[in-house]
Amino acid sequence: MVRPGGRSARVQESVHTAVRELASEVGRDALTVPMVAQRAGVTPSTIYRRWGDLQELLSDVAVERLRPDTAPRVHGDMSADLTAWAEQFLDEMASPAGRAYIRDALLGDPDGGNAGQCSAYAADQIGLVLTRATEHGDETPDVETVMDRVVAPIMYRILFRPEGLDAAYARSLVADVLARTGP
Amino acid sequence: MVRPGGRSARVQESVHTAVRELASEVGRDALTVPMVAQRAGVTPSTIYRRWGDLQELLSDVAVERLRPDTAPRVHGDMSADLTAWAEQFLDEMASPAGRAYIRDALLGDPDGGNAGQCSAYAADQIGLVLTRATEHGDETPDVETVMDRVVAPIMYRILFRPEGLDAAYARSLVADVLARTGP
DNA sequence: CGCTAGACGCAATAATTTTGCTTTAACATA
DNA sequence: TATGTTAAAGCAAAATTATTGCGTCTAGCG
Repeated sequence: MVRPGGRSARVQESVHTAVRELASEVGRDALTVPMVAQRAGVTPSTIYRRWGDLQELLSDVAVERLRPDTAPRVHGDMSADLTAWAEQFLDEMASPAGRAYIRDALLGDPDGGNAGQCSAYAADQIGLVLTRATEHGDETPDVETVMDRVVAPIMYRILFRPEGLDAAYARSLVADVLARTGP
Repeated sequence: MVRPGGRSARVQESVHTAVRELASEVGRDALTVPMVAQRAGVTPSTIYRRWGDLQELLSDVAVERLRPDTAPRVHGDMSADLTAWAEQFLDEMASPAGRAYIRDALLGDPDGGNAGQCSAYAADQIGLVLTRATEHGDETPDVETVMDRVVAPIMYRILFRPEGLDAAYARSLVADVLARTGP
């Protein structure tokens, strides 16, 4: 049975906190399970039993950090809203920290649940922007299209082609997907 | 000095072979460095010194396996060529083995070189298709566009959204990117 | 208030990674 | 062909990390 409250929750919390603290102190690559366990005031075997290995633990922490903490800002129109969101998304995800979290989230993720969660976060944010636009009477692409045309290219480049990613790229993707069929 | 031939090459070859064999015998997740070393007739310390850890080794092997072994088949026209290529690409990449290789390639890849290589393979193949079409006088999108609109969405879904990927999806992506601006 | 089952701590054990030193063998040069 | 140089491999001890059995604790429930 899952026990969301009580001791289990306290252990999870302190372990996650330990990971975040240590990652910023000694660097993500220097982390070890025993090190995290000591900082968290927990036995290594607890971590091994609950998470399996360091990667799964890091994956959990990464997903937590990739959760958006705020709804997309409202600008003038849908184009401005989506552009601003995409720029910020790229900015966060392409940063060294963002890349590390993405990799961690993908890495220790046997069943793909954590990665799916990340994708869902982005879809939710886009959904908010598009719903708002629809309520204003705008015609909008659907979420899937924006995922394919904006989010996917950004993530693909972050993962496979580390070079030359900037806000202009995000803007062009958004402009492209919003372009109505020709003259 | 780098020593491409001779003993180093033999060791690399036998280690890679050992990885492939053992992966198919005991499963990729059961691999350990000592196990690979023994099968390869090599000391574990050799592997640790040369590859650092199991992930980097698996990443190397994965990139090798992700290299296309044949040029894209020629069908009637560009649309048929690109569609067929995309279908096959999705098919290979979305298979359990393909997914595992992609993850491995990304994972043990500190500097992004291996992932970049994978991306380059796809870009090359697309380049071949498009060049052929151009020589026939067709007007084609450029490689970057196809990467963004076809390859990126496929890879994104494979990594982040394991559900519901099929040939129809690949076809629709290709149809989309080839669609001239509307009526 | 007790019962129960899942989660944790502890400690012994097993497996792995790391490291210092030695040996081997490619490659270059004569 | 002989020989020197040096990167890479072997070996083995030491350090670190991962696994596992068993007893204890506590949250959730009747």
